[in-house]
Amino acid sequence: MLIAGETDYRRILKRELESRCQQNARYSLRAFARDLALPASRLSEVLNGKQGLSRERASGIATTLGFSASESDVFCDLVESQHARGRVNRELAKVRLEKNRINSSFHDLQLDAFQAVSDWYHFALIQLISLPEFKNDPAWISKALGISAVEARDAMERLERLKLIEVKRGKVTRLQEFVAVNEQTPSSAIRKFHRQVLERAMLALDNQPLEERSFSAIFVPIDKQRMVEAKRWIKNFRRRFCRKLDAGDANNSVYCLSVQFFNIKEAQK
DNA sequence: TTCACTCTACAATGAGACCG
DNA sequence: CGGTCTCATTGTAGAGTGAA
Repeated sequence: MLIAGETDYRRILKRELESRCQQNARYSLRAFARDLALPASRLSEVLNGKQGLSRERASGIATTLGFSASESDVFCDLVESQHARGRVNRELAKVRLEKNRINSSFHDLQLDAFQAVSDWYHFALIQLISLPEFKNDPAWISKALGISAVEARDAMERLERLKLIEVKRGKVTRLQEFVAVNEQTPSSAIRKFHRQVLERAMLALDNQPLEERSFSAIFVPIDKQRMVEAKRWIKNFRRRFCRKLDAGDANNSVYCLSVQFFNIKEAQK
């Protein structure tokens, strides 16, 4: 959970609750309260802005939610700036937040990079831009990628901030290839990205005509030691595949090649 | 005095069992 | 299959407590 740039601790909690509800349809405010060791009535009041939290309670919540030390500090200061007993403590918390905000432009960029890597459509958008028919219009992008216009606009702004694209007088140019995935990329972002790609693949399986898609799977017994070799072959294949298809100026669609090669015996562990 | 906190109670809702 | 009942769960309101 990244809280950089967030100015309201309630939004952080609401976002976490929403995310848990999305992952589990049976998850509720009461379940969230149980996990945070908070009475449900209390959490209801807090989320609706009727009551606040103590710093001690905020710190406990930050620990439960797995915040890093610095995230926990920001979260507690956000709480304290609103609910600390005494004006002095509230003001001190505000000062700490302001100091943190000045140092946080770097963190904002990290948040951008995290979002760009973990949401599949940023990669697709980069490729979409190279099509002659591309229009720098959230509604057009929304229709082309099947995302909301707000997501489309945010993604364009994010790619611009990350200097992956340049927008001049409404004309968009790609500045560099997307190389955001490296050893610094959080594994949670990568997992989220792959999960989303697999979800898109399932949609394509159900909705796209056979002549417009190609799905295949094969099972093969292997010596685990040769996994490094296998990864190298897949990488080479992907590169050659893309080089061949990307050539020419007649491109009119963006396709996704997603390759999964995994241990079927241990997949459920 | 204020406000974080606990406890209890309430109405709304949904799932499941039962019956005709 | 439809109606009714029971029970669990939900979110929220309100009263009261205690610490700062």
